[in-house]
Amino acid sequence: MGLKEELNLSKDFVSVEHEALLNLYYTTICLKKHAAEFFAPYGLTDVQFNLMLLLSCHGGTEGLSQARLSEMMLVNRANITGLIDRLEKARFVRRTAAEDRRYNMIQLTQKGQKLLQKADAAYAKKVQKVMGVLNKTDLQTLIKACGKIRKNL
Amino acid sequence: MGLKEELNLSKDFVSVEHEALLNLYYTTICLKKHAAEFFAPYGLTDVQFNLMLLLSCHGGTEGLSQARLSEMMLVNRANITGLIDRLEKARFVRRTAAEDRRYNMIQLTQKGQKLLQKADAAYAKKVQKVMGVLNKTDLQTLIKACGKIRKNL
DNA sequence: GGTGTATAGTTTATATATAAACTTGTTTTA
DNA sequence: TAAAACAAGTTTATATATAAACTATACACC
Repeated sequence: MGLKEELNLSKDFVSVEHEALLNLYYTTICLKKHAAEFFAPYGLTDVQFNLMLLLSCHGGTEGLSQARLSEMMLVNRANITGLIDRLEKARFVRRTAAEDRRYNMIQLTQKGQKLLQKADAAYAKKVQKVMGVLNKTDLQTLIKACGKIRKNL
Repeated sequence: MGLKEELNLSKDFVSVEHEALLNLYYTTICLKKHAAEFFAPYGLTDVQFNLMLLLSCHGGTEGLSQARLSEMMLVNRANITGLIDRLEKARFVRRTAAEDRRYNMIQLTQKGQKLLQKADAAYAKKVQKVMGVLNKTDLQTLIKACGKIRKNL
C-alpha cells in the first residue's frame, strides 16, 4: 500500500526517483499535521514548540538571537519576528537586549519552561511510538539517505 | 556530516528516532526550497506546479474538482480556492461548471499545458539528478520506510 | 575619526496553510 | 414531498513562510 493507493491515483509515478521524492514530501506533511494536532491542547503550534525546544536545548542562560533561530529553523529571519511576537504575547518567551544592541536575545520565561517540560515529555514518547515502527538499523539508513540527498542539493 | 553539524548544534539528539524525524523534516524543507527556486523562472511556485502536474496526469479531459485536488494535495479545501484564484488569474487553469452544480471542474488551459510541458521536462531531469544520489535499492528502502511511518500514524 | 560596509531586526506585500462559519446545491429519509 | 443531512466551494481570521526595502547598530580601514 503505497502513496498511489493512499491518494487513489490513476497512474503510476514516472520514476522511482519521483516516487521517493513524493514519499518524503507527503510523509513529512502527515508528520507535521500529526504534530500540530498533538500540540494544540498545549496551546502551541508545532512550529512554536520547535522554537521553544531549541531555546531549551541550545539557549543556555543567555538564550538565542533571532538570527541564530532563523539559521537553526531554516527560515527567513523576517519570519522569526512574527513567531517571537506571538510567543512573547503569550508570555512563553521574552526579548532581552544584548551588549551588541543589534541583537535580541530570546529566552524562555518560567511559564514557557514549565509548559515546554510538560509538552516535551509527552512528545518524546510520541516520537518513540511514531518512529519506533522502524528498527534502529532502518532509522540509521533513513538518516543516511536524507543526509546524502541534502549534501547533493 | 549529519544535521547536528549542518546546523551547528551544541548537543546531540536525544534519540535516533528524533534524529530521523528531524532528518525527514529538514530534508523536505531543503527539497521544497530547491524546488521553489527551480520553478521561479517559469513564473510558478512549487505548489502551483504540483497542482498543474496533477491536472495533467490525472485530470483527463474533464479536469479535477477542487475537492479532489485538496484530497490529492493533503490540504484543506479552503486553500484550493486561493490557489485556483491565482492560477486562473494567470490564465494557467480555468474553472468549468459540472453537471452537479456544487462542483468546479478545474482544467489546464492551452497556456497552462504549454508551460507545464516545458517545466516538467526540465523538472524530471532535476529529480533524477537530485534523487539519483541514491541507487534504486536505497530509493525503494526509503519509499518503504516512509510508507511504514505513514501507516503507523 | 569619519566613511563605507556588513549585520540584526522590522515592515510590507504576497503565497500557502488551517479551522470555523457560511452559501448553494444534492441526497436521504421520514 | 418537505425537512434534515450532507457535500462543494467561499469567506474570514489567523499562523507560517518568502523577498525586498527599511532602520539601527557595529566594525573595518584609510
